[in-house]
Amino acid sequence: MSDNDCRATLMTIATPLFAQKGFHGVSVRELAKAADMNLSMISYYFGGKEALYTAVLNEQFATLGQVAEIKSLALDPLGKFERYIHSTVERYRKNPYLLRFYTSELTNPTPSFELIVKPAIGRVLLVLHQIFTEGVAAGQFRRELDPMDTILALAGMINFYFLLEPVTKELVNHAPERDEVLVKHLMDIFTRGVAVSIDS
Amino acid sequence: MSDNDCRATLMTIATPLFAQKGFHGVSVRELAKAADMNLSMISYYFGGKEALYTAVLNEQFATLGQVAEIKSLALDPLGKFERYIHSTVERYRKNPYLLRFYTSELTNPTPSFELIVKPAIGRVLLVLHQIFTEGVAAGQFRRELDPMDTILALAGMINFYFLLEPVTKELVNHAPERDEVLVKHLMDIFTRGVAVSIDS
DNA sequence: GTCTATATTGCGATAGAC
DNA sequence: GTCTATCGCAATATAGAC
Repeated sequence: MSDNDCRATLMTIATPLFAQKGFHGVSVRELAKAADMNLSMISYYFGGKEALYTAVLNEQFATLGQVAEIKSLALDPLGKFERYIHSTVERYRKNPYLLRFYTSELTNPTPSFELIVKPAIGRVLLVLHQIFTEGVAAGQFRRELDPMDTILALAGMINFYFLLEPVTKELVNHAPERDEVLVKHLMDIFTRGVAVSIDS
Repeated sequence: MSDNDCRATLMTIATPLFAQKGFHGVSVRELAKAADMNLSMISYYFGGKEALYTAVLNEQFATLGQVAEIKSLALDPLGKFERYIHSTVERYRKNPYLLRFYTSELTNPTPSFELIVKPAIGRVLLVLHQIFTEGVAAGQFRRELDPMDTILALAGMINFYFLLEPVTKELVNHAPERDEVLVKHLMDIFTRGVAVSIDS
């Protein structure tokens, strides 16, 4: 197996294990066994368990970079927010373990939190904040709204929906076929919530 | 020290440690040292590390029981939702570690998830669902809204706000003095988002 | 590059003295 | 009830053979 195959295999195998059990919940023995490799390969290819975890986390959070591209799309602010929600759903579908790393690092931070997670989330919030400011300037959103409270509310709606999946599995249909409907519902609530009223 | 003092001390000391580092991130030696006790006291009083964790988790999630009381208050549905948001903020203030156990169990579940966490959250969602249904029947909320999507959006706004605190510490004022304003902002967005329009 | 074997440290739990 | 001492095992990491 080539260098790169081994590294990639280890990361692919490690991703769901770290995501589901947390950094301290997985041992190098378990990782090596799952990847069908000798446990010394983790040190050989990455330098240790923590370095493997950092590599996985970096890969996961790199996908958040797409959010910045929304800023420069040819859409009005509401359209950009819809794109944010839509792309967030899509990202969680393509990347079923991202949210677990996200919340795990927020709740039980490792040294990677300050280096990787916090800056990545910060950049997303910055983009959302800029979109909101744009919408206020365009007279689309109510001026009296607090920008940060508002964009955190938007981000909370969609992220919490996925975070609660282990609890709501039997209560709501989490099939990807319903994603478009979900996006529509959340945008419906958010749009009416923040838009300037017709009679003002 | 009496039986009950020892048990209570251990739980008080264990709560922030388990919350910040996760179950696997804390050792019985660390717990005993922090509580200034011999490590064998954990087994003596609780039967082991896992039983101590379960006791802490039980205590934490018992506070969610208050939500059920909202259902029978003499308030209209919107007033009950405001009470839910308000009491959630208050609960996180009084209980700074609850949200960490909440998300930690959702992300990296222990055996306690099915026994304690999932039922407790399920009961909260049930109450919110009932309040929403009540509001639809009263003609206060739009019929076309999906009840589950809507209440998850509401819960997401407030819970995600606190979950992101480690990232937004420098961006938003997290002082309790601003809590009332935050509740007002979120209710403002939610109310306009779900209420039946004036002209219909 | 991949293996075995092992060094070292830490873990949770408990037996038994007091 | 509280202590010390220790058991048995698992952890990460690495030295060295091939």
